[in-house]
Amino acid sequence: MPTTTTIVTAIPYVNSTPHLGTVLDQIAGDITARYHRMRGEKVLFVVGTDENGLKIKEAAEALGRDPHEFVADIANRFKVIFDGLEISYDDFIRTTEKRHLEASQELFRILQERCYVYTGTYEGWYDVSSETFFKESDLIDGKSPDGNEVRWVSEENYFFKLSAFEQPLLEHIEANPHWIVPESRRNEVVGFIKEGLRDMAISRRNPGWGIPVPGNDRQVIYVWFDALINYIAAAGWPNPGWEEKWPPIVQWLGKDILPRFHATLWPAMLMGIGLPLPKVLAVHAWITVGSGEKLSKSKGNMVEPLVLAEDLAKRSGCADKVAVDAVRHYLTAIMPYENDSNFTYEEFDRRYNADLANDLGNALNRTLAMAHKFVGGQVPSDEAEDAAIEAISAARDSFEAAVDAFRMERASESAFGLVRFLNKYIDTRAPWALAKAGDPSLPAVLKSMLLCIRSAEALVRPIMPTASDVIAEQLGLPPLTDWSLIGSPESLPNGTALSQPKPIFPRLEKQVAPAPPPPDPKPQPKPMETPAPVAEIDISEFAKVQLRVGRVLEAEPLEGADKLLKLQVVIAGQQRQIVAGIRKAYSPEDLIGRQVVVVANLKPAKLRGVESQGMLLAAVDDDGNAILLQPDREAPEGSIVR
RNA sequence: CGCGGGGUGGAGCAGUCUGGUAGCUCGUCGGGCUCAUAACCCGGAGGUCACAGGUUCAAAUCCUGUCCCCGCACCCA
Repeated sequence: MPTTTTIVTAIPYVNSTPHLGTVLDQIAGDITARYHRMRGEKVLFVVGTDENGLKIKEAAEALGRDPHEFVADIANRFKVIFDGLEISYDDFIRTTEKRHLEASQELFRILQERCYVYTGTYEGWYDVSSETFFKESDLIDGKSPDGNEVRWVSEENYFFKLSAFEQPLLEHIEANPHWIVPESRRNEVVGFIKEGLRDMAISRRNPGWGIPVPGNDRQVIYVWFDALINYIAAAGWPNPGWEEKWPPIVQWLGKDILPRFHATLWPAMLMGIGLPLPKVLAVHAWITVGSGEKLSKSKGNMVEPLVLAEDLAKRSGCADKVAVDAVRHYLTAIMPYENDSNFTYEEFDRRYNADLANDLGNALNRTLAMAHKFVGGQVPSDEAEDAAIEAISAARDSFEAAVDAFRMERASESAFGLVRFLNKYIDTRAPWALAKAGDPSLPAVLKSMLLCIRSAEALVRPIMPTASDVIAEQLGLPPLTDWSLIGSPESLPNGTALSQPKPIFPRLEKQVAPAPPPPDPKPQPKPMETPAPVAEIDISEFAKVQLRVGRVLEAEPLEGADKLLKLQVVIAGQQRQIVAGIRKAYSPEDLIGRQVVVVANLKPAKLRGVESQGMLLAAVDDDGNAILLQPDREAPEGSIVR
């Protein structure tokens, strides 16, 4: 039984660009961590970066940089963002660290020992000039279909016996209904597993980067396999003491990496080495932009959390760190649970004004102002009224229940529910009227108000650490960091001298900037995602590719494939059937009569059972949509392209 | 019939498992208050809870079917 409350988060791949959606794990994890610390628990909250993988090495080399320095730089970029967002991680693990390498190799070794890892062989006829494997049946007269010499090659890989864990995984899910939340994700995983888990190749040829397979330097551990191991490496496994920190109470992750990795491969690996599984996989959906679009560089709709905060600080005049809290609050409040949540600048501003300026900030402000006006700027010694005490404990209880269920948006709602209660309470009890009437309950009412705001300070603390501190400061008190004191008289000592109120969240005035356009609406250059360098070819190789202009005669969707269109294309009087994966971007009507560029001497292939005798040239955008190449003006049918 | 999720007042969401006055935030209209950051509080208008059947005394909620959206998988020569 661990003595430490461990919280882990999915580690981002360094070859990606951090944006609003990619920090959800860290925000959610951070709230969880801060909450548990306030409960007096010893917390280990881990974030990190995933740095192995061939692409990283290629990207580094393309920039002429040493891969180690390269990843260190990028890891640092993530660190800067996490720090900027006040993510209170206790450990930042990088998969290029020694402790991670050792844990990975040890895990691999144990799985091997227990026969969960075995070697398999990829074999085939290898055409060196095209670097392609061919099956025996593909060969023509002992040569490749293109007429090149081939030779028999076999490459050994390591396989993980994932198939052996189908039943254990299903049983675990069955026995632990809340292992995966939300429930819809759990169902998805069950369906995924029931379709059958196949053994998985977990090594690759060593490119000089990555974690070598123990005892075989020619292979490295497949990046996905090793990345998952960071979680136990951070807990110190396999070194003594890891039992104190494992398993985590929660593992935060996004919905895309759940079925294939975190809910199958990863727990299977743990089962394989006999370690307990994380208590809960808390899965969030995505933040989208506009009409449900994913955040993407090419669309110019990137929203970077720190930039958003800076911009808010500039427009509203709040402190920089308070603006960071506003971003944290926003993301928490809209934390996508079952469905994706949409980000808009309008909504962001609206929430800032409504929740933070009007409700929370103003509640503090009016409470302090009245305390100064009616009870001499000190905490009265009267007892708080029952209504307030009940509201506080109800808010606290529902906050706890929400965090325990990993429903961060509900936790936020609970905290702000108390703030709304306070505003109502003030209007209902109308201290100004009591003062005028000389009503003796006035100090008790003020005391109730102060206790509410003090409690709200503590409730929002996991979400907005900086703003909470400022609230405490204005109350003339040290931060309330002990959860058990929320609502207690102890949390608000009688006679405390209150400071002067000062708006923490200056209101955004309407129409100042209804929605700041994205800081840089132009597609940004991609500094990090350098395309993998491609081996140079000489012109004779290029000459092998015969490109010709053709015209689309007919086009129809291909049954049973949502990306494919079946086309009839005429090239110099000759009709070809071509299957193209452009259905997302083009409808059949768009294509008929259109000129296209075709790879004319491509070996025919079967797609979805339909023969394709060639290939259309098209550019591909970030979402994988095709943009067809077309002659600048009408070209003679069958023209050669070069 | 690959798997799964969703369709609730103008916007964004909750409620559905455990049937029984349709709730919250925002917007809008009206009122109140004057402690406060033109903030706060109250009230009104606005919903056949995608559609069609069924079960039931009673259905947003359970069952069946249909339509539409979205993920994942397949596919992308």
